[in-house]
Amino acid sequence: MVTIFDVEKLSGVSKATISRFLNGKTVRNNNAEKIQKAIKELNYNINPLASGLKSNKTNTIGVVIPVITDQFFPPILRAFEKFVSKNNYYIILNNYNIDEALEKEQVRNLVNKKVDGIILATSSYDGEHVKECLKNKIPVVLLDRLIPGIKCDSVVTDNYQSTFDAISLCIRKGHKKIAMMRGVRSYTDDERFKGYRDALDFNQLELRKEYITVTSGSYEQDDAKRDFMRLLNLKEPPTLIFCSNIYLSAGALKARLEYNINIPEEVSVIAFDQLSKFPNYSFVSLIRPEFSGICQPLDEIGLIAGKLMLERIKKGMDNYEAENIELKTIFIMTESVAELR
Amino acid sequence: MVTIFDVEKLSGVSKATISRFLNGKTVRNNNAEKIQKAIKELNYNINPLASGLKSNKTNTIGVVIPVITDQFFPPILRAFEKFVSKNNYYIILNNYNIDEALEKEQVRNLVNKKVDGIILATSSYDGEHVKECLKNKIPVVLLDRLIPGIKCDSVVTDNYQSTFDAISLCIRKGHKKIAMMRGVRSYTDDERFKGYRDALDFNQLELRKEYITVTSGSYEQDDAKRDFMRLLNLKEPPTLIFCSNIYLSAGALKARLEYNINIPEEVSVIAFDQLSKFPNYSFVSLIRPEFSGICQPLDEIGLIAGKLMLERIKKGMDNYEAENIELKTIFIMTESVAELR
DNA sequence: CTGTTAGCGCCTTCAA
DNA sequence: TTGAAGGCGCTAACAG
Repeated sequence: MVTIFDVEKLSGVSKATISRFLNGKTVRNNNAEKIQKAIKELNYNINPLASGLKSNKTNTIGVVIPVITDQFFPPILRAFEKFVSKNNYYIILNNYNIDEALEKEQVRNLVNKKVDGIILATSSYDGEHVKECLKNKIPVVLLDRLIPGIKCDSVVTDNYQSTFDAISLCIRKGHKKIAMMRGVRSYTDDERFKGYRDALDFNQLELRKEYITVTSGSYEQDDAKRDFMRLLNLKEPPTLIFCSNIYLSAGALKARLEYNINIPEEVSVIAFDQLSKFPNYSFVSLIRPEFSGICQPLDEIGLIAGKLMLERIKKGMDNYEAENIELKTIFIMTESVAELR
Repeated sequence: MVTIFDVEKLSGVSKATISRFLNGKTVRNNNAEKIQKAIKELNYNINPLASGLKSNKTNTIGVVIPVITDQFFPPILRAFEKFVSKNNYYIILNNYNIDEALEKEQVRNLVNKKVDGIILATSSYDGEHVKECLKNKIPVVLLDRLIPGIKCDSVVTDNYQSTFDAISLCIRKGHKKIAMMRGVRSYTDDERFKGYRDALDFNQLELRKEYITVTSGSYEQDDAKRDFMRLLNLKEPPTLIFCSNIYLSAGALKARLEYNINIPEEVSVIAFDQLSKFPNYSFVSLIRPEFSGICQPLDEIGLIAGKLMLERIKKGMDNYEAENIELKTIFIMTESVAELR
């Protein structure tokens, strides 16, 4: 292996000066030339292990997410990686497969691994692991989901307002009996529920218990399909169903397929996460009907998370004041919502 | 930061012995106890930077893939990560967005970063970067695509035989006019073409130039849609179209949707990469018709790649003999292929 | 702006 | 089996 010592010998410039040069500090011109020449000749590269040992920096960011095999995180990840790699950072990827204990273990391991920061899409309501990081001066950026009571940098979308607006729009189209299919308990699901509840309330509509389903414990299409059908089979079925996440949308689509439900003739549907806009879901745009729904700006989430992280690393963790960024969504209206007047 | 020196002080055992203990060597029983106690009390963790500096190992594997936002790599990645992380390895993820120059740069950067190995799904026909790694004794496992003339560990599926068999099956169903939609030039596309060509040849069917389209330069649905329609509009159109990859399948589906093509009444379709089996594509199983097609065992690819990599790291790179693993696919027949007799 | 020097935390001889 | 000592490659303080 070729080390800085070899460069020293070949260039005749001292290690210290070489190190300065490598780290972008000013060096006498002819020294810079000598160094560059030697580096090229030897094909020298800085040893990140050695420099990291001194500086306690690894130029590495840990990314901890629930699942990589969905439609949501890959685009975010791509944008994030693109940005940080341009700035000479690497990402260590960890999937915890929606296993809270594993999530915490992975975060702790990354700390031990000396990453310079952690991007976390948590499934936990208990932020002990996050607190630990912050105490150890390791920046964390929460992605997509906040943790109540934890002050930490974050990038999320405006789940509450998006839902409030979407539901309100449907109400203006004449819908009064609006159901919500909720998913596994999570920060995002909670926020969306609040938006739904408050939109009804604001428009003086009653929130009916039987109009709320909770498809929990799994992300199975079939559970969601069943819940969808249960809503339709109520004595007084809803005229519109709001699917709180894409797994529920899939269930609704499956129900439609199996039971030949006409949308929007028999029931209107809107969804959080409108599918056709997912870059890796070019296929999904081929599904009919396309649900009206809320689009999250995935690329932007990834990019902003990257910027926030690198800024935080640069600024350091003293005088920490959490920065919470909330991005806007857009609503796409398709033929899946009937006009009721 | 708590170091091995602190453990030494607290336990009264020397650093050397502690280090041995940490690395699984035998240590006198009561020393082991003292060490363990001190470690727990101090919450000590080995500093991977320092130990790496000595051992030149980082317990890190670089993963270089074309795109993370498709349906193919995420499941592979998940299986890979699951296996290697259980063995205390981390993965550094790199997307090169189908940019060959970037691919090479990423591989080189990972080498400089001192990863212990690299998993590479290449888009290149020129394996200089791979050769460099091997020369530097850094193991590489090629994923999904081989590079002609490069002897390197690999995990691929049997593109040639799978295609040969699938086409043969269709021929047995009475199809004689069989078209192939090819994609961007790649190892996999080449292999699939050979399988197609040889299946025709073996069954004494003529390979017709006008039955082969190449949708290249991009992965656009609309290009593929156009090519699909071009085939249908031939004077003597094919009775069956083989889509060589999923982007082409998407184009075919789009054509069907826009032009109201009846499948298989007007034309039969089969595809490489049958969609419904992609774990992140639960949605896609909702698309009708489902194309008959070839399923690659994605989880297995990831797992085997992980095993191969860790074995190689363990064995070291002396007496290197490349191990090439070829996994079997399965063919799923749906209603998208008509019986012609 | 430069070179000398002393570690960063760990592992690994070596002699005991 | 153990402890003392040196060094992995780099950076940062210091004196010039």
